[in-house]
Amino acid sequence: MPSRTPSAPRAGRPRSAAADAAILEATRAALVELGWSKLTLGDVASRAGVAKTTLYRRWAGKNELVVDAVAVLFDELELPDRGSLAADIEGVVLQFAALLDRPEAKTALMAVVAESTRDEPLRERIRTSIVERQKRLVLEGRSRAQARGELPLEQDPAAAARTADLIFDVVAGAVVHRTLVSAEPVDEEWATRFTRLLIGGLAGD
Amino acid sequence: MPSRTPSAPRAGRPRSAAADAAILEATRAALVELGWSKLTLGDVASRAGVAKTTLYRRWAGKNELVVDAVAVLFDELELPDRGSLAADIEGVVLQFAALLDRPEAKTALMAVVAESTRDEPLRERIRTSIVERQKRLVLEGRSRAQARGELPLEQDPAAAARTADLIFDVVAGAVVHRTLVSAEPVDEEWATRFTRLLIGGLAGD
DNA sequence: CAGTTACGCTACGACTCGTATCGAAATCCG
DNA sequence: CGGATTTCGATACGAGTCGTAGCGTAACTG
Repeated sequence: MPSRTPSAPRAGRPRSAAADAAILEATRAALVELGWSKLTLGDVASRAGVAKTTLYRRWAGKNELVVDAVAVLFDELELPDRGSLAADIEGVVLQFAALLDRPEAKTALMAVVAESTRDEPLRERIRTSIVERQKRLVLEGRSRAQARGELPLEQDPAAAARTADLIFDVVAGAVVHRTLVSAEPVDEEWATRFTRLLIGGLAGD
Repeated sequence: MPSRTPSAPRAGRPRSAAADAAILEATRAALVELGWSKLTLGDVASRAGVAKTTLYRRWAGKNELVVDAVAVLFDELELPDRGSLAADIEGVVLQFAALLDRPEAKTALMAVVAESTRDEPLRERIRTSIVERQKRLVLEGRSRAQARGELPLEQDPAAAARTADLIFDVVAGAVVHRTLVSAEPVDEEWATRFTRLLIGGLAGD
């Protein structure tokens, strides 16, 4: 979102919410067609039917714009209760994989992560608007599994948080790596094998 | 490497190998200072003491150049025998993490992966010159563990290959995600926790 | 109404891109 | 040695993008 909080009603002409939506939509479309490196802000502006100046008034640059344009896609993820820990993991893996199949998502996500390695504020923006919000899925899945008796209750809340972070990195990292680096499909068969590995480990089974 | 195979000794002045080395070194240095998006080929050329024309004669563009500049870094990875499967995994995780701590490695790797989502030849170049070469670590670790009796011998070679790919995606993906997305350190404590999860699974322990 | 802010539009200098051209340097072959 | 061949450094070029500035108009507040 643009930086200004809309909670302070100030004088003057308000910013057009429709322009915001059109710009973010145009950004996603341009990402699909052009990819990251060839995406220009001038092109986005003309696609959105908006002056280039308007774009620069609201976003500092390409990075910030793309983060906002893609962040909303990740809010679609859900974790319906499928009755078992394994089924829940498979479900979220397949959902995440479907999201990463969308060209605008995979292109934008990797590009902004790459830029964030040299840009601390950008990394923080990514963390708060994308990554941190999805850890809810891990927490929800674990609490369900504990309620079913599939996982033990953890006493130390700090240790529990570290474990949740670990699992999040393993699940998200594996799916991203499989999709973008290995460039192999995350289908049901892979999800099943991954889930079995995650639950039972190398030694298990 | 530049596309021409040096095995065909042809007439004329040969390409300077020193220029190659200087360009790749300059590329890594520029990546550290400028990051991906602000890296320009003209800047690389002047750092390397080389004409911009020379650069374009050998590489098609920024993507290909950066892949070559970074690929060599990944060949440093080794897998010394630490006596147990768990110790071997911890060792390779920490080595990979140390590699990703180098700014030129993390910046370049993510950037070229992002570009490769819209560029099939580039993805293939990444696969052959970086990814596929490192799967040797997984294969070696598994064969050692099997020799120690820590892992069962697999009969079906196709299934064994799929398992190796899965483990590779899980290990590499988790380390990359932890380092670049979560932006948390991969230290010994995390490596230990990850290894225990990988071997024993969620249910284990 | 006056005051304030966002808007579309145009224009600008600075920079980068990738290519073309040129004469000089380095190597192979006869 | 001398001619052919290829790369080299240097320079210049049109095209495209960047981010900003200026201007008159539109929308909203009090």
